Amino acid sequence: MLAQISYSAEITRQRAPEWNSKMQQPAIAKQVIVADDHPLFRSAMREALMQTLPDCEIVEAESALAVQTAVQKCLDADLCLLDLHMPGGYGFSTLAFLRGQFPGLPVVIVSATEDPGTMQRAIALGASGYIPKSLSVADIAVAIQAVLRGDIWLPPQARGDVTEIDADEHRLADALAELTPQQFRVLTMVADGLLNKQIGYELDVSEATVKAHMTAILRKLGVSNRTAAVIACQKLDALDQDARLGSVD
Amino acid sequence: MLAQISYSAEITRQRAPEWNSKMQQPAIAKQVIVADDHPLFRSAMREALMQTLPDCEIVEAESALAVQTAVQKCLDADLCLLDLHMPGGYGFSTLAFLRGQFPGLPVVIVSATEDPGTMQRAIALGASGYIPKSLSVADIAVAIQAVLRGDIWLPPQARGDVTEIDADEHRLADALAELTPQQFRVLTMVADGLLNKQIGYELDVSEATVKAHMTAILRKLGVSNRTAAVIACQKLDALDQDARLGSVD
DNA sequence: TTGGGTATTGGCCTTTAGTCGTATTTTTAG
DNA sequence: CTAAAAATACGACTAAAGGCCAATACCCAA
Repeated sequence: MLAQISYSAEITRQRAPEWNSKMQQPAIAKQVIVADDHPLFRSAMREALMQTLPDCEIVEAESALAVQTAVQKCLDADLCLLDLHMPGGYGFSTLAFLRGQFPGLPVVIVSATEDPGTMQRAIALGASGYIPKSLSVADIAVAIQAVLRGDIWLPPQARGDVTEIDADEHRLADALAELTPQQFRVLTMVADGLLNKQIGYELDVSEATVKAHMTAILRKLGVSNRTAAVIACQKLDALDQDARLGSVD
Repeated sequence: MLAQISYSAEITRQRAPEWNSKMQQPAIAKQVIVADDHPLFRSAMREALMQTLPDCEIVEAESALAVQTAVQKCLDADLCLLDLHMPGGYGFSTLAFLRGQFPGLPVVIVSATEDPGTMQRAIALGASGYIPKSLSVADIAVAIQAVLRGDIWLPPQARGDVTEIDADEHRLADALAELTPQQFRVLTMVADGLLNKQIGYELDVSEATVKAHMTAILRKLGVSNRTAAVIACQKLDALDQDARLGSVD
């Protein structure tokens, strides 16, 4: 329809294309971003990372907004570990956005959710792996090593039969991938219930600017108002898709 | 704060108080409401009900709106089986509303979700039981019998240590319980992304009336605009509360 | 250097949302 | 049965949201 909205099915499929060629020694990372709102878990993950990647720098982020800041600062980060339950939620939305902005950065979803369907949905949305929080430090190391090598890592119970992703979800994920960083920030704040005026204050821009971003966001997401935009994001992040309920009869 | 908003913690605790005294023969129901958007599952549940309650009338509902209609028509219904994944979602919101409108009607949550935390959350929000869809017909019968007897029934794996519910959630549930039927209808449609004008058309009232309902809804929910209201409902219905993540260290 | 995309802002306009006061009907309590 | 209370309904008014156009500034790549 519009020139600026080109739904590319491939964009969520590419797996750090330039990455393997750049890496001389596989499984050695210089910089890893750990995004989780839980301080205890961040330190636990730091421990796990230290064991398998002794010389890497670890950048911590505790919110969706902090992730964006971190990723934009660390343009040569090797990996991003992204919690699915950030304050304000929207783990999958953040994943889709990161995939669009930094196709070369592998993102691994970290979550307490053990549902195989959720894990496969993460992969379908472009994640390079899924680490359940119940995993041992040793297993986490294995997973991270695999992802740094360019593989896609999933817990054993989620391997095999791939769940197909809903067409609407895929369209929304592609739309999120095409948002600019500032637009995604605005969307995050809209999803937190802020008014345009408040968003402008937080971002230190005028309300007119926020409105301009909103217009672009609504266009890209294919909705007509902010409430519909929030509902769309909510659907993408609803962890329990009943797509696998066909076996009920 | 406002007189019309009286947060009563007890309201979600009462379990069909007049029920046991009214019932001469326990475990005999005349009318049961089955709310599920999945036709196949409705018939499956009908089968299960027929076996244990041969003479009962079964009223089916396939959406959150249909549940309200059904429950208001069948004022002497004995039980409501409520799916957590209705179109437009909001299973827990519907539960909270039903608890407020019909404290005497036992509501049993039915869902494909097997997570014990979700089951206990359902109970905390006033459900009289939780039936996973994986249950056998015989076990479903047992569960329904128990609930009709006035008990609270949970699958074995969810019994025991009760998860405490978040204070914010509890406040929201109480607020939903105080919505009038029409107000809840409006809220459901807002959560589906409809405009006031569209809601008015659907409900056959003027837009001004819808706005008046919105004002009341926002007041009761303690938010200032529709987007925030949707976000609040979304939080209540987010099935994976990370309340149980304290065991991560 | 030049063109394209992003970010920013202002102004003007229309639509949508939300508040307030009030009237009507229905329900509930006495 | 009647009075009080709640639910429903509506119009007028103010605020917020969103569209459209135009302009400036910045960065990056061809």
